[in-house]
Amino acid sequence: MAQTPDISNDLATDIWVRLSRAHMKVQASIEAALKAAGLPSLAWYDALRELERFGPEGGRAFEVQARLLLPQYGLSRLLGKLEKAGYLVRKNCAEDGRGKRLVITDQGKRVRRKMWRVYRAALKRAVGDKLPENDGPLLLALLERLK
Amino acid sequence: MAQTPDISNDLATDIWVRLSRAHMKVQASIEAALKAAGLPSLAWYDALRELERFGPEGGRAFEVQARLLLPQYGLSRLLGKLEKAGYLVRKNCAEDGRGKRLVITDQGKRVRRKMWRVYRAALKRAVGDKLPENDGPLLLALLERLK
DNA sequence: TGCATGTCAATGCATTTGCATCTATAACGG
DNA sequence: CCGTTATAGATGCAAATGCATTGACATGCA
Repeated sequence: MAQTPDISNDLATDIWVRLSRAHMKVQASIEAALKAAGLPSLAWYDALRELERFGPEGGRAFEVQARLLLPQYGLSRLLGKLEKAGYLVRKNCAEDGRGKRLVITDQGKRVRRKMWRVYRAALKRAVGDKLPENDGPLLLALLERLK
Repeated sequence: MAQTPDISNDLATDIWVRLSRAHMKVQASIEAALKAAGLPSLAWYDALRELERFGPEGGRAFEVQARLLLPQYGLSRLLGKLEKAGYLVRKNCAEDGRGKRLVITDQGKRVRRKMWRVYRAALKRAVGDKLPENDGPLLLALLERLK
C-alpha cells in the first residue's frame, strides 16, 4: 500500500528543510527589527560594513562583491542607492580609469553603527538566546562543513 | 588602538553568517541542478508536493499557504503559473463560494517526480556527503532549536 | 432578515531583480 | 603601435515581488 513512495524524507532533506526555516526565521527577525527602528535593510548593513573596512582611501566594487555574494549588477545598484542616501561617495579611480573608488561617509559610518546595535540585539534574541550552553561552537562547526 | 570597536564578532553573529552561507550554498546547488535538467524551480516543487498531498479531492490555497511560508499573493500567482503550465486545475469550490479547490494533474505529478530525483541527488551532494557519520541528527537537532 | 465585519483569493501598481548587453578602459600579443 | 581580448562597472528591459486594495462570499450579531 505504498509507504510514501516518492516523497521520501531522508536525513539530508530534513536538514535542508530545517536549515531553510532557521535561516528564514533569523533573517525575518533581523529585518523586522531594523525596519521597526526605521533603519535600512541588512543588505545595506553588509555593504556599509565592507566599505568601512576599507578605511579612508576607500576600495573597489569588485573587492566588495567578492565578500558579499551579490551579483555584480546587484551591488552596482545597491551602491547607487547608498550614494544617493549620502552614505557613500564614488570617486573616479586614479589607477584604473574603468573603476571607481568607494569611500564611506561619516553619515554612512553613523548609520552603520546604529544598525549594528539593533542587528546585534535581534541576533541575540534569534540565535544566542536559543542555544543553551556551549552548543554554539558545535553548531558553528557543523554549519562550516556545509560550506 | 581600538580592537574592532564596533564590528564585534560574537558567536551569534558567526553562526548567523555561516547559516546564511550554508543556506545559500545548498539552495544554489539545488536550483542549479534543477535548471540544468530543464526543470522548474524549487518553489514549484514545494507547491506541487503540497498539492499532491491533498489527493484527488484537492485542497484549498490557504492550507498550502500555511505549510509553504509564501505570502498570500505569492502563492496565488504561483498557482496561476502552475495552472497555466497544466500542472494544476483550480475548480470552483462547492462548500465555499469564495475559494477554489486545487487539484494536481497527472502531468503535475509526473514533473514533481522527475524533479524529486534531481532534487534528491543535489541534496545528497550538498548536504549528505558533507556530513560524516552521525553528525546529521546532531545538526538537525541544533537547527531545530532556532525555530 | 439585514448590516457590519471577517476571510479567500486575485490584481493594479510601484519597486526590485535577473539577464543580457553596453561603454570605457586595461592588458596582451604580434 | 595597433588590433584583439579581458575586465570594471552601469543600464535597458522583461520578469518577479511587495504592498495595498478589491471583489466575492461567509459569518456573527442585533
